[in-house]
Amino acid sequence: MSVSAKFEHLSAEDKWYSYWMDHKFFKSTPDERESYTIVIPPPNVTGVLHMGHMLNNTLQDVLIRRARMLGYNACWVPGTDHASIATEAKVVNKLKEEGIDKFEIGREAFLEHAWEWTHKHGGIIQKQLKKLGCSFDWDREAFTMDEVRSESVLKVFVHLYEKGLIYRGYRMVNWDPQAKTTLSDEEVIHKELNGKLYHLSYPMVDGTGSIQVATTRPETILGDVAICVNPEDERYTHLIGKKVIVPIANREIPIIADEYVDLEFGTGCLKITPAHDINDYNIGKKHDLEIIDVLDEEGKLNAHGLHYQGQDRFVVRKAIAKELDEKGFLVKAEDYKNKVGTSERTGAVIEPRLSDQWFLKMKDLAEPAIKAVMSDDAEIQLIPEKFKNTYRHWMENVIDWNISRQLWWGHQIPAWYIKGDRKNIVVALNETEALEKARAQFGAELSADDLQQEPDVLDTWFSSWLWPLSVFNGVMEPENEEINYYYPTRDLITAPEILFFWVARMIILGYELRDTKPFSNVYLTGIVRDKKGRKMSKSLGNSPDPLKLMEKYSTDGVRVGMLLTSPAGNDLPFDEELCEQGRNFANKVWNAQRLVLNWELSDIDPSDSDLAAMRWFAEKKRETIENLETSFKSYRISEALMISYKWVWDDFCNWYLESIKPAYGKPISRKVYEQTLAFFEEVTKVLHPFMPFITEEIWQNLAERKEGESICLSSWPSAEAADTAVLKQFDQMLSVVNGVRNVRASKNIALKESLELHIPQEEALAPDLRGLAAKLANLAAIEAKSDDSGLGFSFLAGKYEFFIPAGDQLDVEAEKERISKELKYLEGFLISVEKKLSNERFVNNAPEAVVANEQSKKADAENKIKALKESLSKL
RNA sequence: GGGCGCUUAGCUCAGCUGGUUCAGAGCACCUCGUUUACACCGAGGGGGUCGGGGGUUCGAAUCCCUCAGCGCCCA
Repeated sequence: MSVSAKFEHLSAEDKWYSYWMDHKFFKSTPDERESYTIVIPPPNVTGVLHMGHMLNNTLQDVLIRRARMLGYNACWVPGTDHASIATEAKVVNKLKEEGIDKFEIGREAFLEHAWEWTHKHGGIIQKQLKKLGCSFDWDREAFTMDEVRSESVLKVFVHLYEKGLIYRGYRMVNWDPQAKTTLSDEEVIHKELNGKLYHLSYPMVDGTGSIQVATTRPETILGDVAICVNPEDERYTHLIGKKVIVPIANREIPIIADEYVDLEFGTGCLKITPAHDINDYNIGKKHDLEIIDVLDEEGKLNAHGLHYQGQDRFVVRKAIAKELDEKGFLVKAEDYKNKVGTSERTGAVIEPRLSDQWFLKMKDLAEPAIKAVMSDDAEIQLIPEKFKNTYRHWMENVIDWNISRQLWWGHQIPAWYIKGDRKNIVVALNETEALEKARAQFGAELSADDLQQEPDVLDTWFSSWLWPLSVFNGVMEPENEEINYYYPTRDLITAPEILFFWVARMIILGYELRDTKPFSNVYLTGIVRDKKGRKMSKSLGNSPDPLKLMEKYSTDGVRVGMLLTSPAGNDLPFDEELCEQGRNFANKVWNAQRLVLNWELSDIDPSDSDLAAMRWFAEKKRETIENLETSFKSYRISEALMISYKWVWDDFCNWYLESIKPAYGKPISRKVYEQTLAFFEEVTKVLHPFMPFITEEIWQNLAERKEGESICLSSWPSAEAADTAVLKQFDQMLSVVNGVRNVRASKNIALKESLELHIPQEEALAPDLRGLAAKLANLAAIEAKSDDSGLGFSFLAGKYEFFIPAGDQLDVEAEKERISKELKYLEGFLISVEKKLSNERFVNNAPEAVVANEQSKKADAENKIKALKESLSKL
């Protein structure tokens, strides 16, 4: 069979992905086999594939493909989420460019635009995931805003509301003035920014001077309602209870005392602005102070801002500082670094803001989820384990979850206000049910017109947290066949950044709704970074285009590249060289195939060398499969890849194929050929989860395959114990070969020139491996001769001294020097071993095996020294 | 400020409960090699006193203390 010289990856990738799709190899339906389920962390529906997705989905594909080969009913569910804030922001921007204002066109029309956007930009990432070779069951694709998922979200909301876990609250929340919505604490990124600390002077009402206050936000003085000092602060105790005048606002406010105030910070006097700071809010509540909110939802000053009304907070900050300075209230302004919360999505500086929001009580819900991960017999494993601490810390200090967002794109909260009164609420799955409930509760005369639905939507994570349940319709129909079969899922592969956003909450909801974990293992990937250690991001423009990478290096090459250096939880400093390495590996495997498939066959019997090589490789395969088993079991995927890589490149290509390779122009024994094809097939299977395309292509080439057959459906090589004696003997042979090659390299003896080898005793090199050694090292003869008297080179392999007669070619002086050097090292080594053995405490305290080992080390060293001395004396 | 973690070859990382295989792997590097599957290759080689210091022990990359540097999470 002739195979093209290069693997044409572009055409092969299209060809095989279509073949897999046409035959629905990845489709899963419940049957008698054990299920192995993975649900995708749903990417943004309008998003495009980035390097993080590449890593994440490659890992999932490796696990699911292997599971499929291991005989599980493997099911990998694809899907996307609606990414409320991100998508809405994009649609708002697009409309703005067209001169359309969101609020002018209204909710309904806006949602039409949003859906249009979703349909236009959706579907891209799915195509890209196909390019990556992902073996999803595409018939199961789900979207957080499709019918089943939407209904499920509302049902969960109603369920939790009826349990009394959801409540409305007037609270201080993180307000994004740009997106005009609240954010959860997790969506706020704290950044250190350069600002100024303004020292302001507030005159005393009674004219007895003034008091100094330090603030980073002078524009909020218009919302000041008190000055607070520490009751222990002797500088100010005499002022407590007196009043001061707020500059510019000219309002009188009291001086109060509270131990919250830090004596060391600033002047020790804190201005209290309850509407704009969470701590101030708490102090205000405690001291029953008024609340003056000076900002509007866009971060501009409102009527309380007096002549600054309508201006942006940052503009006002500068302007008011100037005014304060001019009027003599500004004492000084010093440079100051402080941490400021910014929006993960829009980057805007977050404004603490009091508003009506919906909250979910988390404390009790978290309990089973803590146990599931932290207890000794934990049901859920985090990989790597180091994330357990982080998880526990968050879960034990969990605060109520603000689940409402002042947006339109998402699931509108299924709560209705009666006659516009925000105190009278019904919560129901739909308006009809809501009306029924309203009539029962608030009077039969009510009509649909009296009901007004809460305009806010739910946080996107409120739909993602039921993802493992909702993709199998397990919320609406908790006893359906699929949810019972596929749930709990097996592995979840995701980024540590969303451990709380998503992972913890899925665990919480799993126990709440089904009293069952949503998954058994959580594999937390690293973050893909550039060479400089920066996270790859669109804004930095430091991310390569994944599709271009796949085009250049082949999908298989890139997949291997991604996995080569990404142990769980460790960041991946991405370098294109990794993809190059992946591509080189693919090329190596491809060429091995060309070598094998181009051999001429003959019915001759296998040689002894062939038999020895075949015997060895069979055992090597067993050993490798066993090692892979261990690595996969502990989710050390990079390690599994490296084991496979070395097995294929070193053991299969460099040793096995070179061992059985017929001399140029000679045919190969049919029996050896057939065995080699069988080995090659195992090679393709082991590599298949990592490199699905090239392995399919080669697997199809290795034998006549019928339509509908695929390596995807083949079974993973079974794990059997390897015969270690065979492996050991072969290793000894390899080190002899290496020894000879070393002598050749250092003495400049060409490979073409055949050599003689003398072995010290029979067991130094197994007789049935001598033919192979001769082939691999180009030896004319191998003889057992212990008392060699001629001149030659010697080398150590294992614990034996081997000898290559060289006659007059030998550079006696150089050889003397080499041997002396080695002798010196060994004598030093022997002394250290003897020292150990003469140490009574060592002999008495160390385990017997350790002592015995030292003794055998001693004997070996003595033997070697003896052999070297003999060689030396001959020179 | 509170919590967690990391520091092993030029780079990225393995090294589980201290003792055969304990100083390793891949890449990079150096030397040699091309009519003979693959130069996206083959053969060979060099390279680290395991961040610094101290301690426990017969014995420490491994356990303890301490210092330094880095990272993450939370406030």
